[in-house]
Amino acid sequence: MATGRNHRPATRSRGIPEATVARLPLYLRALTALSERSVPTVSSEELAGAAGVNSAKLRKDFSYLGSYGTRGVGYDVEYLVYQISRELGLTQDWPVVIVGIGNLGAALANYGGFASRGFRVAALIDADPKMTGKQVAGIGVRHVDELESIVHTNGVSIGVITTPAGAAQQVCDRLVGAGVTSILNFSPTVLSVPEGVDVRKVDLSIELQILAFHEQRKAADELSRGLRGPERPAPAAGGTGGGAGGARRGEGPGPDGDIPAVMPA
Amino acid sequence: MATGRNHRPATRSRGIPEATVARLPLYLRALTALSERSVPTVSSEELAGAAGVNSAKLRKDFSYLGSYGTRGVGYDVEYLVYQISRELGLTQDWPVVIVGIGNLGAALANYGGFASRGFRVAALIDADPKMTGKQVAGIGVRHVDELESIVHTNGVSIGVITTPAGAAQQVCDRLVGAGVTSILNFSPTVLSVPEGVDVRKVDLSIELQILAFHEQRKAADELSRGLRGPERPAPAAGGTGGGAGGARRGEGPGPDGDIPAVMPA
DNA sequence: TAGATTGTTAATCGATTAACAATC
DNA sequence: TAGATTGTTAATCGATTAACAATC
Repeated sequence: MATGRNHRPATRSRGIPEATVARLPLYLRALTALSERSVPTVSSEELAGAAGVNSAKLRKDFSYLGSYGTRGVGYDVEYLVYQISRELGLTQDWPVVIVGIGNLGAALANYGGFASRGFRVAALIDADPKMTGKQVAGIGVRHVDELESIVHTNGVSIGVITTPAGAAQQVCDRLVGAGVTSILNFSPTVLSVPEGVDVRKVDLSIELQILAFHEQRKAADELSRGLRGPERPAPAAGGTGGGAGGARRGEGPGPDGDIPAVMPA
Repeated sequence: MATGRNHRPATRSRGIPEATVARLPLYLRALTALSERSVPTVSSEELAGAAGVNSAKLRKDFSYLGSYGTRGVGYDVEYLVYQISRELGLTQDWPVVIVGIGNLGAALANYGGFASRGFRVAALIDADPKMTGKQVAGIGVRHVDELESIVHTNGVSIGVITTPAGAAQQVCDRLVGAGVTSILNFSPTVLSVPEGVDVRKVDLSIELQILAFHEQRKAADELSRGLRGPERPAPAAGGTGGGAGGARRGEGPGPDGDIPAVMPA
């Protein structure tokens, strides 16, 4: 890093905060939808609503990119699509390889949101010889022996790892050794990579555990408010009753009132 | 929410910061691995290394849970596993439904990391009549018409949405209407839910776009340092040359020096 | 001009981190 | 006792947000 700072770019150089970078794709998606409906301009309020953030945050985020709006009017949709795409590096083509073609690898290979955003699946790679040659999402699966040559030939700098946990670090090392500098890791492993290589991790189990934490606390909150038994809706089907089982709670003393959406009787 | 604060719990009640909650599953995974190797105790330094965080952060995180370590010794692995599991709500059983059984839904259904962490796939649900009755991961797929009764009967409070974008909001509404209060959303949609319902979003395309942003900046950095052409490793395979393609860069003017890993000629 | 909406400021809040006293 | 390591403090940093002047 340019300064003494360590690992993870955080905010360096041009200085777009990480939190902002992580939201740019959200804005881009919302803008693309507007563009498809031929909406010419949009206000920060509208766009923020569509992206699921608040408008002050959106304007602050955009201010890091430049002054692309018009006071009193809003933002030109097409222009913003272009500027954000450019900022994210989506105006160029990114060949990616997916390593590990199980259910998840196949799901990603079939994922439509790729091509439209500049990502091109250059190859699917698997260690199982029985997989090689098979077509997945119209692409032939190749053997992991070819990994290095595939990366070199296609100038791949982004790799997606969807192998079992046991194979992930080894695959990662080979990808990095072959020149890959960004890795999207779906395996439940902490990958170790040299300086200069970015790793992002998607972990289903972790997401579920975070949900469980909040779910548990909701149940505890209900109990401590003395509303009902421990988080179990009406046992029988058919009745609309149990449906409320925690959903749409009348939150505290707010203006929302205490009227349950559905009354048990 | 109990106080005036809006949406997203952030830190409320017992007061474990969100950032800490999000790391607890990481610690738990590392601890589980140690437990399987029958390691009795672990220091914050070791555990932090295994989880990929720094040790000060880990100790701070644990301090929110209580004082579970022993000065001069470290943490008892089994005890910590239990405490974190309990904190996350994993000592109870969480029935989940997965709606949308395409490649991704099937991948999740087959995912092994579920059962071991207290999550049980109560049902797989799909809108396609041709899917109903099929076995996926040993579970019969059921038709979306049954969604409400499945949720009621099994006391499901966590739903996973793996449908196409177009169906996601509708599925979400039905899940919430039936009593689900936590949703893991894999569709590229901003779901709108009533107060009290938690949504977490996993978005492959967004992760890739964030990587592309950093990848692009690496290339720009290289260029501005005048090292070589725009981010393309040596075209031919075989040589060790192109491999470096950006990896392990000599970072800036630091003590690391300006020696490129590989010279173009 | 009047109304609308951006871009920016400044206050606040939450998260990270180094350092070290407490204590095993 | 000496060495090790936790739990906590306090400083710092980054992110969020409301508010509003600038300006279309």
